[in-house]
This record gives sequence, C-alpha cells and structure tokens, in this order.
Amino acid sequence: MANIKEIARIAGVSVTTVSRVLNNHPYVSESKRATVLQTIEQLHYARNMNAVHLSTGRTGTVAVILPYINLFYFSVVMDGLAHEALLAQYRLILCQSNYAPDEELKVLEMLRNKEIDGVVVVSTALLPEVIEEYMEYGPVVTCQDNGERRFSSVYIEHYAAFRHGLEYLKDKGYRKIGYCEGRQNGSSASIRQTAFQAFLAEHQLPFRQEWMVFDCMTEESGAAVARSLLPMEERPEVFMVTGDHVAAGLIIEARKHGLRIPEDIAVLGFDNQPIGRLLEISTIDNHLYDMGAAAFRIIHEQIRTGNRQPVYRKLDYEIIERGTV
Amino acid sequence: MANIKEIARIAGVSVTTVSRVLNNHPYVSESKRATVLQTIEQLHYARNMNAVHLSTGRTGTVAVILPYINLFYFSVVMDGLAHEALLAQYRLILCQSNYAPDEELKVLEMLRNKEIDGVVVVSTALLPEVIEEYMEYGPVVTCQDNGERRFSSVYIEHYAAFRHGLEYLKDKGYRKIGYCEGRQNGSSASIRQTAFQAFLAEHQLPFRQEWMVFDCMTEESGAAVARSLLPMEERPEVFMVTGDHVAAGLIIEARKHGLRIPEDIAVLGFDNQPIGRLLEISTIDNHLYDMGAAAFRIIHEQIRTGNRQPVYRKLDYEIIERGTV
DNA sequence: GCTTGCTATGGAACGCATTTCATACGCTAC
DNA sequence: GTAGCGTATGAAATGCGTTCCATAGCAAGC
Repeated sequence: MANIKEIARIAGVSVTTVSRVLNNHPYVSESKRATVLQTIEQLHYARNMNAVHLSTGRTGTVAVILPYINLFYFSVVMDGLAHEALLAQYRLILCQSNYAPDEELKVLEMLRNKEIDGVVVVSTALLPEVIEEYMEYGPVVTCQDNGERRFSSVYIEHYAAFRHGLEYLKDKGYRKIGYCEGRQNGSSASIRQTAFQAFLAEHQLPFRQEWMVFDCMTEESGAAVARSLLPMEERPEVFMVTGDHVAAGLIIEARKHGLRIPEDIAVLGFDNQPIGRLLEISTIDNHLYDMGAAAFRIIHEQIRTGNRQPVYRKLDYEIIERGTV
Repeated sequence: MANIKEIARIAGVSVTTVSRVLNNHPYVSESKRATVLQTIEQLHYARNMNAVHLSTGRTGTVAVILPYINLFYFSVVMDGLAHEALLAQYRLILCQSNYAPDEELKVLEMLRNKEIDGVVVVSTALLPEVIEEYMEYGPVVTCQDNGERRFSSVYIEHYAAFRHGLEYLKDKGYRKIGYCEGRQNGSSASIRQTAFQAFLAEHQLPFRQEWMVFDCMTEESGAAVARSLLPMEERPEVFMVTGDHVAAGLIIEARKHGLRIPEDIAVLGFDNQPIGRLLEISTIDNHLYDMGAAAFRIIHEQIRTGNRQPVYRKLDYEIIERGTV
C-alpha cells in the first residue's frame, strides 16, 4: 500500500509538500499541488489515520458512557450527541456499560492512552472523585448534577424540576403523592428523592412506604406498579413517574383493571416521550436531546481550545399539561 | 509523558522486554517483569494506543452505520452489537447517518484509512455495489438482505416473514388488508412491498391505494393513519404495521375515535417492542437484539481470522399472538 | 543597494510501540 | 561430547504522517 513517501517520490516532491497538499496548507504552488493530487489518485493512496493520530496526538473521537442504549432516555441523549458530533466531524465511541464500573473505567483509561480526545458521561456508577482523577488527560463532561467539580456538566435541575412538579400537584389539590423512580442510587435519582422527602415534610403531606417504588425502568415495571395498587389499603392519589414509558405502563395497566385516570389515580410523567404524547400523559419535559447536544458542544469546545475550566450548564424544564393529572 | 523507551532506560532493560511485559508475552524472567511493572507504576506510564494501532495495523474498533439511534428498532440492534462488542473487548463507533450517503461513505473511508477494523451497516442509503468496493479494505456486515454479495449479512427473512403474517391474517378470515411501511425505498421495505403485492395478487385480495401508507416511523404517524381511516369510504379490516410503536399510535388513536380493536380495525405489528406487549399487540418478533449480536460476532470472527468469505445468516421470526388481530 | 518579508520547498526530527532477527546460555538427548 | 531445543534478551527495522527549522528566490520599501 502506498504511503506518503511513495507519493512524494513519484510526484517528485518532498513528503512535506505532500503533507501540505493533504492538509490544505498554503505555500504549495498550483503545479505541484496538481501533480501530487494526480499521483494520489493514480496510486489510490489512502492516508493511514493511525499515523496521523500518533503524530498529532489527536483522534477526533469522543467516547460516550451510558448504561443502556435501548432505553429511550439514553437514546435521545445519544441522538443529540451524535447530531452535534456529525456537524463537528467528530466520531463517537459508544460504551454501553450496564453500569459496570470496570467497563466505565476502561473508557477513562482510553483517555489516558490517547485513544480518544474526551469523554461524555451520560450516566455512570463511578464516583465523581474517580472521574476527576482523569481530568489531567483530557476533558470530561457529565450529564449529571455533581455540583462544583473539576469536570464540566450539563444537567437538569432535578431538584427544582421535581419540586416544581410536586407544587403543581399540590396546587391541583393532590395530597397523597406516590413516586416511581428508576435507579435507587443514581445521582439524579438521589436528588429527586431528597426533593420528594423535603417537600412532603415541608407541607406535612401523608406518606406511605408502598407509595414509593424503585427500579422502575420499563413499561412492565410501570404495569407492576398499577397492579400493586389494587390490593392497597390506602392508595396515593397521584404518582410522579420518572419516564413516560413507565408512566404509560402504569396507565394502561391501571385502565385494564378499571381504574380511571386521573380520577382514581393520576400520573405525572417525565421526559416527554412520544408515547406520552400519544397517551396524553402530563409530563415534565427535561430536554434530553438538548442535553446531549450541549454536552457535545462543550466537550468539543474544550478539546479545540485546550481550556479545562469546567463549565456547569443548567438546562431548564417545563411541565407539559395533558390529561393524566 | 513517559514512553516505553523511558521505561526501558529506567528499568535497565530493552524496549523489547518492556513491550513483552506490556503484552504478556512469554520469555521474560520474573525479576525483570517485576522491575518493569514497578517502573511503569512509578512513572504512571500509559501506553499510547495510537502508536499501537499504527504499529499493529489494528484498532480494535468497529463502526456502525444506522440512520437514527433513537428509533427503537435501531437502538435494540445497537444493544445487541454493544453487548457483544463489550464481551470481545471491542469498541464501537456510532455513525448516525440520517441516511446521508456522504456521511455513510465517510465511514467506509475510515475502513480504507485503517481507522477501524470493520463496518456494520444496520441500515443504509448506499447501494450494495458501493459497499462491495470497500471489501478489500476490511470486513463489512450488513443487517439487510442483499442477496449474494461480497460482504456478509445477517437478515430477517422479510419476504417469508411478511408472507407468513399475511397468511396468518388470511387464515383468520381477513381479506381487506392494509399496510403501513417505514421507508418507501428501504431494502427491507422493498422486499416487504413485493411480498405484499405478490400475496394480494395470488389470492385475489382486494386492494386500494389508500390502504398502503409509507413513511410511518413514529407513534404520531400511526395515529395519523388511524385518523385517515375515519373519512375512508371503504376501510381495510386489518393493518400490517412495521413497528409496534407505530401500531401503538394507530391503536390508541383509533380507540380515541371509537373504533374497536380488532373488530373495527385489526392490527398486526412488527418488532415485538415493550409497548406492544403492554397494549397486547399481536406482532411479528424478528429478533432484533440477536441480529445485532450476530452481526458483531460475524465481523469479529472475520477480523480475527482475516477470512473474507461472506457469510449470509438468516434469522428466523415468529408471530406472537396477542389481542389485536 | 540593502533590508524586510512573503512564497515555496525540503531535510530531518518526532510521536511510540511491535516484531523480526540475532545472540547467548543452559539443559537434555543420543 | 555435541547436536538440538527452549528460555531470555536486545538491536534495529518497521508502520507513517506532521511539523519545526533552514534555505532560497523574489518583490516591495527606504
């Protein structure tokens, strides 16, 4: 396979000149440029990008850590990331970690090994302290609210958003409020739990352990929540559900069992997914696509400029009133 | 930053020995191995993977071409790919192409540029002939049925699956059959159209242009189909819908307008998505996760062995009977 | 006439790890 | 006793493009 040296030899120029042509540098005469391009054409020359990466110390690639690509939440964030990456001519490496810390660490090691230029952490099992250690090797942006860290983050104001939702429910007259959460110990999940408990205490609202359900990641788990309502001595009046697909499961299963929405059980969803629109689920839109897009733009900027000053970008949210509350 | 040469100098051995330690080669005495490892530790040495890639001509990375990551269909295939890639310690580059041919070509060029070891094409706007031209640079696996090509493919027997579905409907007594398709000109879509038209002709079933709808990719487009039924002079008795989320849109919107499922309009979905299970949509499960997993295993095998003999792996499908037909 | 500065071009160093080949020691087998 | 093999180790070649630095011609400015 031809290399740059061969091109130079045949075109009768130096490798420097060939490199300049390849990279559109100035100071190459039109005649030589033409000869070089022609030689490249003739020999079907293809640049060995590994040599370029070695030489430049850059790869034009960013890795993305997330647990499950087929959960709507993550695929939408990924969509935002991928769209911006395409615009910036960057490549994205997907690490679907299943929250396995060692796999997530491997990705950070790739940063250290110069295999990638940066890392976007959409959701992780790693502690912020661990991530911080890798900041010296390249920029990292997380999509979680980690407070003031050495790495950047783009995040929804989960505390405020959740409170806002609770206030909205309270204003509507609801007092018995239930809560379906994804992971019990996730960073955003913890924030929401705190918000939930604080709000209940503040307003002296009733609470029962069975109104709070964890590990609700799928439609099926939403359906299970609906079924759990049936034998319940005292039911909540409304559920806040993190994820419209989970809310959809809850609603459809509840209706199957003759419960009316919102009269018997009201539901406020999260994420504003297409299924929520279809079922007219009231929801909190937290702009997931924008989160991905913003995360990429920040990391791209930091790679480009070499600036490591962390950026904390707070995204807003909005309640979309539909029919389930 | 320390490199292998520095490690060698300080540890008092040759770079060869350091390399051997790094790669777990035999023929290194325990004492030297220990010294080297200790030096690596001390200097916080990190291997420059770009040099490794240049030197070995391999990158341990496979690129994936697909149009939209946030469509369930693709995110599930990606899940299968990602899972296997993790097991094989391979990295996946995601190219979300939006079916832009030039972006898809760029990925094939990456193969030529040795930036990646192989390409998995989940769905593409490119012609098979174009893909074939890149086979000399590395293995390519597509997830479409392209017939006998120089590249491998993992595919659902769309023709058979679709016919099977049609037969199932006919056996149930349906004669007026409608059809909602994603892309009009997709490779799988074309096969299904052919199957559809052949079946109708064969059994002299009635057909109307308005019973065939294209560009149904989302829940909303399914809902639009439901609305289009209302003013229709003569309605189909059943719709085959490629994608359970589209079927879900159709069903939910139809019910909103008082249509009973399946009495007024029956629906047979595709892809066996979680939402289909929840709504008890009868569907054709075409094992998308397995498709991704199989695609990765094939390309990994071909990278490993250097074997370029194309493999055509046909996946089976099954009708899942639930309540909408 | 001489200094400055821009255009054009090439030599050589640099980024870094892998791998082939050569060498050498020690032990077993015949 | 020596041929042969396995273990251990290093020198040097290899993969390939980028970029700093040096050189030189030529034109504009004083």
